[in-house]
Amino acid sequence: MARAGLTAERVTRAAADLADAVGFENITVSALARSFGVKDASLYSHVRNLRELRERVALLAAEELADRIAAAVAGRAGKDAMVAFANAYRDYALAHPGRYTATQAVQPSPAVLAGSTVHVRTVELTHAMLRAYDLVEPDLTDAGRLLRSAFHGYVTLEANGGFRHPRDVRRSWERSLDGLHIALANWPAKDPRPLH
Amino acid sequence: MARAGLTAERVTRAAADLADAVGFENITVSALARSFGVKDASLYSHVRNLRELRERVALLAAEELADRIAAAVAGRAGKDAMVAFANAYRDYALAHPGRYTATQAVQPSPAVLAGSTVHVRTVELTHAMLRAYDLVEPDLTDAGRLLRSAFHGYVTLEANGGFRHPRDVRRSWERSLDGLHIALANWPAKDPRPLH
DNA sequence: CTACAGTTCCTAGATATATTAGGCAAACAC
DNA sequence: GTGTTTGCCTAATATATCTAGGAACTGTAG
Repeated sequence: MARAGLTAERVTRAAADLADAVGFENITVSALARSFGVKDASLYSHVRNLRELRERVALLAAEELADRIAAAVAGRAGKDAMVAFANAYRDYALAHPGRYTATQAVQPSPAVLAGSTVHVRTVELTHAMLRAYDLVEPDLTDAGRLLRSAFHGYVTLEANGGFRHPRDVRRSWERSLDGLHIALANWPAKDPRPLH
Repeated sequence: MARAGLTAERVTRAAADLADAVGFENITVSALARSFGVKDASLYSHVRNLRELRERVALLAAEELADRIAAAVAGRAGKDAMVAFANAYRDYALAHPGRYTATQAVQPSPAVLAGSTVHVRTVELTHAMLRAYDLVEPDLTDAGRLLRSAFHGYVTLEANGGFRHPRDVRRSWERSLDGLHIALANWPAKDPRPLH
């Protein structure tokens, strides 16, 4: 019988596509094997187990997402950069729900973390996006965490049908970005006085 | 043989505890049956299937969370209410990771949605918290979505080890809430002029 | 107290999944 | 062409969900 020509790469990519189609938590070795027309056991020559497969998908997705963001923020600064970052993030998450879920659902093993630069890259991109807001540590980290939280939370809730109000979700998103910009541009001093 | 005294209630509560212990996605009918000392099949007299079990856990958790939030915001207004809401939210999510995940991972069936008031309650609580900021629709919905996103995103990332920088996570949280307050207190007009 | 009715829990079994061990044969190296 | 590597196979085990049908427990009415 002719060989299917599997490699760890192709298996990972197929798993990512499957995740986008049926949801990250529903990818199975069996379904993947079926899609290649091979037996389940055959995949174990290329991938240690399901856990590693998911980790690979997560890493692939994280790279792709970072690439999109890097392309989006290049040559932009201030609110422009922030909005570009945010939209690249959201567009990717909505276009690739399974891949995006992978980036969040899998916490990379220390080995993987050490062997890849994606996470460092992502932090650098975040800081680059924030540069024009003139924040210094620890405000930079705090603001970065707020932004990541807001982006992640928004796309997650949106993708899971968490926004049931008829208000257009895209407009809410734009307004939320306006709100975040306000927060960044007026980032509170360390000893905040009540504002009202 | 003496009966175990199962009910849908007790099974659901046990499933919620199990979820907090091992993670929502790792709850199984088998493990649950073991914890009661009964056979797997016995649980199917009380719960239709795994899907329904998860839905029940999600509903239980949503109620609990709404209760905590309601207690926290009672008698508070403005930033005070917002911070109390946020902290109740985060405390619950961190103390009950499995239950919290359930509230997000399960999108309730229309039947469940109709039979419960939790979701309406949650929206009402959110609007009540925002009352002092003097927002009108659609800004109210937009701001509410931003807050929910930020809260959800933050606790999810925190619980999944997404914040690896040494900066104290709790302080970042407090500063993020300060930032959100700034955004709410200065919610952008419909036709925002650039601020820099 | 007894018989009936409903419910709880059981045994047995079908199906799906992850994963390992060991084998045959295709692809490649020389 | 021979030999080695490697890709995919069969076979088997363990665990999961879920259904069908039976037995035993519990409460209720005579």
